[in-house]
Amino acid sequence: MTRTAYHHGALRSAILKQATKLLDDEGVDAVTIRAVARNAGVTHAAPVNHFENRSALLTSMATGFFLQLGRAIDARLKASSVTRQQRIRVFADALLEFGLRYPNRYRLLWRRDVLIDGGELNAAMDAIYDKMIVELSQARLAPSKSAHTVAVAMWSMVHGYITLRIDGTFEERVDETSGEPRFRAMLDLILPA
Amino acid sequence: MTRTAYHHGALRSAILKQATKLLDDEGVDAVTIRAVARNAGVTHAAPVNHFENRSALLTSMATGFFLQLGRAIDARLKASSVTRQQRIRVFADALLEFGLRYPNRYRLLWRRDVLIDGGELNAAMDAIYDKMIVELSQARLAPSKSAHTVAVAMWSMVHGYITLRIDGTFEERVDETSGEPRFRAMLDLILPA
DNA sequence: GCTAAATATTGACACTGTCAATTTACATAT
DNA sequence: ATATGTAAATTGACAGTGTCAATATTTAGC
Repeated sequence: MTRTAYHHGALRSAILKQATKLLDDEGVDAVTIRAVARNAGVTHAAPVNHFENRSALLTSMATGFFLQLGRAIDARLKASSVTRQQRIRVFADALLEFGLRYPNRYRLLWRRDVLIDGGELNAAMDAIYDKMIVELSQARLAPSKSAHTVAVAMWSMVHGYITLRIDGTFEERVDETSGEPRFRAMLDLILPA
Repeated sequence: MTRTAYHHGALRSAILKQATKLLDDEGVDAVTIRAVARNAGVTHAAPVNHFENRSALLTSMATGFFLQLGRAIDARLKASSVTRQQRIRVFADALLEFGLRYPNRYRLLWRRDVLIDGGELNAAMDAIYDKMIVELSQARLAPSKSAHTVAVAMWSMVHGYITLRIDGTFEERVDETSGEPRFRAMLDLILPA
């Protein structure tokens, strides 16, 4: 590559990197094609060769985050120290940790108005949900509780709690101390001890 | 008012009306100052006299929706047919009904990135939450359950479920039949029967 | 009726996404 | 190696946006 490279060489990954930085720092609105191009050192229309449009870029990012989340969950599940009862809670913990560490990434995951549902995105998310169902079906739930009801309840509760947490809603009410005892108590309401 | 009125006369309410229509029909992104102005029959910069900027307009809308939601809950609570156990569930039902009927309004309520937290917005939301706490503290919860934990859990679960529902996430998994039996079963997990 | 305030218009600026036309670099086949 | 086709980046344009300043018009208070 010459000093003044016409071809960037690795523009696609550079775009994703700069886009992620903008997302983390300033939110999804700051992830504009032109800003990303500027920060990657190319002109404003260069990204079109790698991402058809802004939605495609954001969708690619979101899909990657779901995959990343899935890998984080797998890693936690593989740890030998995880007890039988903790396996379900691994999903809740991993989602909460991800949401608190990367709030703008987490928000993007659910911004379906700017994302394109081309199958990949849903598949990446479903992979996580399906894994949760497996764990849940192997847990000893009370006879009155169906696994699907608990699954939807748990996913809803975790998702709702994370959004409230990272949006600062009910700041004085949700629990911001380390260890998140309130979060654990909430899970205990619907999961077997 | 003359036929070619220079002054609109009731532009503020006309703006809110057109903005709400755009929100319902096409989502929050469609609520642009200029589109609202066009639909209200004024020029593009006229709205500035009534709303400082776009965020102020959206915040005013969101605040109104929270107040509207609060009134709907009050109306339901006043109905004599509501039993003691149902009083808590009124909040969940009212939120779900509002979210399903006006999905884009519901989404706007939580788009803190485009809303201005000037106190009014939070106050309108807190009014609802505080009412829920009152009902919850009067319910006979199991001794192991704190009212605050159940409150945050219920709010999180309801909020999470509604967003999943209106976003079409897990379409085949959540319950779209009338009466929402899954939703009721989820609530039964954390609320006294 | 006069003046001040409120309200609406006009025009401008810097952004944005997206497209078409063009230029440059690379890869592959002969 | 050299020609050629393809991929990648540039340039320029267009319509749309929020927001501001300057201007024009209407209304309201005295």
